[in-house]
Amino acid sequence: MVGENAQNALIAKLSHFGQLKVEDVDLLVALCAKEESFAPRTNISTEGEPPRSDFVLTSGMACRYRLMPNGTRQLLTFLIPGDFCDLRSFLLRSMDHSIGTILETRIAAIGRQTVTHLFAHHPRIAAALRWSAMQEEAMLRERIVSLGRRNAHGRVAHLLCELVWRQMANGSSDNHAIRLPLTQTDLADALGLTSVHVNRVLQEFRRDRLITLARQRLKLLDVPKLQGIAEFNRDYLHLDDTPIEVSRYLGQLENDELSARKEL
Amino acid sequence: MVGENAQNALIAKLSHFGQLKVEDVDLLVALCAKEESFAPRTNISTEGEPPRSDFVLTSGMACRYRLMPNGTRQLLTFLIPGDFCDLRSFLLRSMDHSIGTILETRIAAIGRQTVTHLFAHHPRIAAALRWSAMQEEAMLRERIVSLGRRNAHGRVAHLLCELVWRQMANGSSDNHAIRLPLTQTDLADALGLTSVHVNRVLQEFRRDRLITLARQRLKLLDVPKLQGIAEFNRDYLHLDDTPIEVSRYLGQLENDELSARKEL
DNA sequence: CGATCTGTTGATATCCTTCAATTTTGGTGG
DNA sequence: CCACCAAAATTGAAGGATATCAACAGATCG
Repeated sequence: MVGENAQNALIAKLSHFGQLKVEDVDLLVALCAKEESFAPRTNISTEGEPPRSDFVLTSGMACRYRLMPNGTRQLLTFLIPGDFCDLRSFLLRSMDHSIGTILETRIAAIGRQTVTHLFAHHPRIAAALRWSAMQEEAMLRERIVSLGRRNAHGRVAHLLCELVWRQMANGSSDNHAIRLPLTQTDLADALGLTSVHVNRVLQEFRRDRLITLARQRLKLLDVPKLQGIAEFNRDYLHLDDTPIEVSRYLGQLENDELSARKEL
Repeated sequence: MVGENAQNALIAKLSHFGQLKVEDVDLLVALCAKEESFAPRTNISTEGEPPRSDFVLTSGMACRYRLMPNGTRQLLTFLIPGDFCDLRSFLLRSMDHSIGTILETRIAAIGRQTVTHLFAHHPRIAAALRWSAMQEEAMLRERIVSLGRRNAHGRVAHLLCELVWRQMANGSSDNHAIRLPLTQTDLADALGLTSVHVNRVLQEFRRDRLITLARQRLKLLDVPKLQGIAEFNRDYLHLDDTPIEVSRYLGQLENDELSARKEL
């Protein structure tokens, strides 16, 4: 059951880039077959160590983070089911940040050869994975904007919106409500704030009937107002469909491959 | 002359990933042949518009940035000669940020087919370009760390170190001195500060003999102390050589290609 | 050689942090 | 089911880092 949801998350997410063919879906589902499990609050990957192979996060939640010399922590991104992590990282000698779990989390490792094969012979999937990497990069940029130019209210509202929109995109949000297993300290470490201040902001949001948040359930009550506070514009998530040019290009590649096969 | 420097920048930068073969260098030099020029403080690429094709920045300086509804600006990254920009961006319908010049800037556009060809038939160059993209992503993460967890002194010191190290890597820094054509407002917009505050920090740095900065020349006088203030660790720039495994992999690919050619 | 952009300075305001205590929550074993 | 414990959330008071505002000086450039 969990496995099924997990696959759905990956498929649901990549479908925002473009329609996948049945064989693509089958392939992606097969990729997620052998899972590995990590306890809550443990490291999947550690700063300074060689990168692990690519993986898909199939259930749970994790984050990329850095520890500072004085012990403070900066969360960089959150990883949710359907996220395909660290494409290309094998090019690096060592990780420049860590990846740690929030909850019990399952990942499906994707071998280097598999990735290479996907990129060489499955252009539609390859393009979708590249798109997914672009999306993660865009989220990094958006976080910079948040930290640089939004006040605490804006930052909190923006992060909540982002998490909800991402979970809508991977099919695990229901009416702007999601599971949010983060502590206020986690939020603070992601937003460059203190947990005390995050607490006060959240309480204001609750008082103003913008959200409810209790027992790891977040619900956005007043989406327009929150978007206003956050200056949230979903465009950076690039959830719209593929540019026509790319569709044509992929169709072309497919034809090439078909004719190549006939020749064999 | 400028062109030569420009090529050197690209070659110098990519050489930090791994030794390039003569034919790779020739190919990369040829890529930078047809340049296009942009006046200072103009846009190369604009938020909301379709992405332009990939390009190499061959001379000058530019930045990625976002404009906020209230008119404030957040600079995301600086682009310097040798930077290869927007691999994969053709997958997106529209830009989520703008790219603007600081100085008069030249770029060499790389057509989509060229990029595709490089990735298909020049694995060493392809790997180097992917590495370069990873490096840019790592710089985004590092900026998040700066904005989230470093105070103004740390942020300024870190950015100055980053710019100097990057220019060392592309061969345009001499003894920790670089050309820095940024206004204090530019720095402030990159660091999530006000120009007034950046000014005061810079003056302190000057008073403490940590830097000199005048007439667009920056020199780091006390590198260890600056690194300490910045908590700067160059590891995230991944300037060391390639993991052995990757070298082997590339060597393998090369052999495959050679034997394939023989068969023809 | 004047106009304009950039850098500099000082006074005041504010957002957010820090510190420290208290309450609530959630989990665990008896 | 309750007692207990640790972690998380909450609250208040005080301090500090950075912003804001406004004025002026200095640089740069046609």
